[in-house]
Amino acid sequence: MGSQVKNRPQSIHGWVAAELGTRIVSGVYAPGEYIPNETTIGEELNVSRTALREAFKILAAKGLIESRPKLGTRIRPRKYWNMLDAEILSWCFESKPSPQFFISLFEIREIFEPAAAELAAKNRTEDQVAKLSDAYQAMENAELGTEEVFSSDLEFHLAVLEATNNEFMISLGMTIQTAMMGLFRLSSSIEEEYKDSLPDHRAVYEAIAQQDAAGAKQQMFELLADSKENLDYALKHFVE
Amino acid sequence: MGSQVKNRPQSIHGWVAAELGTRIVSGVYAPGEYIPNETTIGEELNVSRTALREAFKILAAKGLIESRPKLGTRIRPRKYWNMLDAEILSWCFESKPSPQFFISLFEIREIFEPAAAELAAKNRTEDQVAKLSDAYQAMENAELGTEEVFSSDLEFHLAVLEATNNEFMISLGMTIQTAMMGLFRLSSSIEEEYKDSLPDHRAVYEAIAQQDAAGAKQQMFELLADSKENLDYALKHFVE
DNA sequence: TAGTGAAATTTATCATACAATAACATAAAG
DNA sequence: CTTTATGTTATTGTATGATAAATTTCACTA
Repeated sequence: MGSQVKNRPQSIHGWVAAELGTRIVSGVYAPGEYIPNETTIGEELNVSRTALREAFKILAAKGLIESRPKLGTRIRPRKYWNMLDAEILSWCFESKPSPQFFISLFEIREIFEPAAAELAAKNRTEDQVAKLSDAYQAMENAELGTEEVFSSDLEFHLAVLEATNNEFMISLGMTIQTAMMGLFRLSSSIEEEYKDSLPDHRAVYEAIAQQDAAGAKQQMFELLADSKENLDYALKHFVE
Repeated sequence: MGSQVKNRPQSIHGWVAAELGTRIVSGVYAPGEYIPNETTIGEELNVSRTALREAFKILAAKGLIESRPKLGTRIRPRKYWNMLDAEILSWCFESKPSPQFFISLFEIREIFEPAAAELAAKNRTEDQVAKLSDAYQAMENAELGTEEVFSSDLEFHLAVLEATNNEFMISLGMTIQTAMMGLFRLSSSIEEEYKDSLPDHRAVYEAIAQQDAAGAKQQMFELLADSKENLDYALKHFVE
């Protein structure tokens, strides 16, 4: 009896963190609410207190929970959640996110990506321009229908990020990119759009190479505009 | 004998996480390098394996380290570090950050704060306008030389964030704000600037209230420009 | 040379005991 | 009656020791 669960990934504490993390972001446990005490919930999940506490530390590190002796462990207010964390994002995707979730994600992306391109145009080194060129070439050569389509696209955007030489930009961009990629992989309209987006990518690359900050920003903005139908797709297929 | 250390905060695992986190961001352990195995470093720090492992989970959750059986625990490449995490930032501040660190932080701020104001002008509700108004009033009434100067300023910027109704913006903005505040508290030039910045704050508030997105963005940009000498201060006093 | 398998090292998990904390109730003192 | 002190108790925090699991390494074999 008790809790039956699907796939236990690598480690148990990892699985517990994912299980509880998903419960939290999906609202099973609401902010302010207290999680049952460690021994109780440990029995419910059939894990030792040790493993459970290691999971708690993970969740606490991401701002989701807060533990105090005598009081217990409770869910922190949403505004303290580290939403731009890869794991939290993946837990959100598993939880039938609200439309607002996707809208917000696209809003951030529309702010962030052009800004990254602008910064890259200002800060990039010659080496980084070369890498960017390689990444663009890989996109041109990618065979439709293969995984290459996604990986080369991802590679290009990561090359832009690195060219910003701003570690915060890089950190932020990595999580946003991978989140978006996870979404795009499920979208069907990708194949056709891919060819069409090549000129846009080239324009971004060239603007960065020429240190044309305003141009890079603008070109990236246009690139994003074209892929915006993915938002519609997400809204249709992911929200309940 | 052994390791002598200053202040052990609340919990031991919390202290260990801070201690090792600081070592990592300051480069004592370099990316790719392996940390001594759990029993060894546990003895060095005089903590049980239990507490040490809980600290490891915290660091792993923030992307700093990665553990594997037989191999051990090693520092992950910098690009996987969750740099926009409040704790990681505080560990960075304690470690004589490079000039590039501060420059990057200010770059990020200059991108996201105006974007947040713009978004707030678009998405804000009437309730949020009221809160923003209150926050501005508190700034006007704040007595110079008191903690109120900082707290009301912080309150205002947080109110802008909340008005974006974008949970990613809120999460991102909170960490940036608190990091900057920690810096400004140490700057001497704050007092004079404070009065001067009131009109700018008011302009931001009014633009948001009037749903003037472009205006809000522009006004916030100007507000930041005025406080930019704090960067000079940081560069002078924090870098070695 | 390739493949197979045993060994060794390290993390992962569990069980148990005890310490520390802080909320709450209770009682004592003013 | 209010305040202060004290003890009780529920919960997390820490320590220890034992065992399991993972996986790299390396020797051995075909």
